[in-house]
Amino acid sequence: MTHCYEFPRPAITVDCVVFGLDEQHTLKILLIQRNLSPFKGQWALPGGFVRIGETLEDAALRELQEETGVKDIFLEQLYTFGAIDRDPRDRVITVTYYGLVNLGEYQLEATTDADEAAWFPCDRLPLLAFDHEMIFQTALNRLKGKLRYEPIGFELLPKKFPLSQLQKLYEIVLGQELDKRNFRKKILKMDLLIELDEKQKDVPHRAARLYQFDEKKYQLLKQKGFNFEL
Amino acid sequence: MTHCYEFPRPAITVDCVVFGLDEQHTLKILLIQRNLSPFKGQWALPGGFVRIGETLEDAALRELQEETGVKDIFLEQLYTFGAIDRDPRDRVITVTYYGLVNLGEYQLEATTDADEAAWFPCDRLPLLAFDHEMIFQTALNRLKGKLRYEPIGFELLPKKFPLSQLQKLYEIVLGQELDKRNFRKKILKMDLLIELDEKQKDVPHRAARLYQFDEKKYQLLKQKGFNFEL
DNA sequence: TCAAAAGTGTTCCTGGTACACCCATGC
DNA sequence: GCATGGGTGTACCAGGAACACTTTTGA
Repeated sequence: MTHCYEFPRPAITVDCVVFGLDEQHTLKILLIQRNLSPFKGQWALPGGFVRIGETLEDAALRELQEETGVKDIFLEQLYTFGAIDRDPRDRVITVTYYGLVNLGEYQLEATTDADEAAWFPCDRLPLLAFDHEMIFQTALNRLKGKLRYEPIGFELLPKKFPLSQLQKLYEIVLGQELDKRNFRKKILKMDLLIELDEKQKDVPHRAARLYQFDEKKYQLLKQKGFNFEL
Repeated sequence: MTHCYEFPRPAITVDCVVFGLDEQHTLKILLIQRNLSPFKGQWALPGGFVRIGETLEDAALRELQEETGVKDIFLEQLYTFGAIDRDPRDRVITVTYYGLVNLGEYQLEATTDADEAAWFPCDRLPLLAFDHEMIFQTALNRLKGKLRYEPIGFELLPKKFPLSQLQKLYEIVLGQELDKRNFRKKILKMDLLIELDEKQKDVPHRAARLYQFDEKKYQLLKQKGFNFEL
């Protein structure tokens, strides 16, 4: 069965740049290996065609799960790429999303599609299909920008985390070292972290206190004009 | 002639939220009156279908000129809206842009399409077609956000402007009064304004010195990590 | 000479930055 | 007892915020 229109229509896809923090020391993204032409065998961002009855975000979440098994994650629209020749076959416009996951809680499941999925360190990506390198760069810039003035970093950490891990995350993504005392002072002063009565386990040194981000409190403060900024 | 595809495809449109500053005192946006169903007779954002051989931005610029005569303006991608029922006829995904113009330099030309175009104050918009109210709100929020940390405000002013006009612009968009001395100190300290040997003319009081934004210098500083922030 | 906006400095206080040592724990 | 990271306070400095008067010009 075919679907016909009076004017030619571009195809619409979604693509996802999903960031994860590996052992809290390397920023990685999720890629899949294409088993179809074009760019067969090359690595690419997970994504695919938007179905006629689903929203863009639904499409992104569905493709992500189908191709990588990853689900229930923070996902936000990034940018829409519409260069005419970005796909050699056809005019394809892609609406891109970036996502954040706590890598520790995710094992890559066997994918239902035959594509292989894997995490790659952001500073050593393979050659990517289509214009996915550009999409990745856009996502990385967005992540760096947003991290400063929105509390999205917590999405990359487990629910309970020591402050040092949070600091490490900022250092990795922003690419600069931060002073431990100043970092703690600043983040604690915002009063958005819940101090837990728990400590790290199985560490070969003094165990650090664990904290939890207070999402509800943040939402309240945000409505009152509060601005997270680090 | 028809165009057929194996799977159904959404239609792709672009829509533009173009802001202008009227007499330097009211923030307005550009609307057109629809002369076609649906929402016939209602006001809507200028926009239309993306052609198969043009980029998204080209489509936005073209529709803008066709429907309103406005061209050669600052335009930046805003967000892509893809709710399933946002158009009652068909599945339509719209890639939206926001634009900034110096209203003083623009007269609305007779439009080639029959639609009527007009500027409306942002705080007194008519009922808008489709989900255009939501798109407008998104654009306004983006404008407010960007104005603080990127020098886009100059796009809303003539090339040569007195500092008081720049301040007024910030006050209008951000919705709060600013201290004159502090504002001047801050903006002049950045050293991004060229002090001209010209003054206002035809004003019924002391004429203010005119300034000009130094785009080249800003680009240089930006590369070196400088951040515009007001 | 009056009205209307232009233009200009100082003080105070907050918040950022720089910086070094002791503590708890596991091995 | 040693190695590893956890945890803490202070002094200095820069930049933001508050604030009022004189100047210029046209009507």
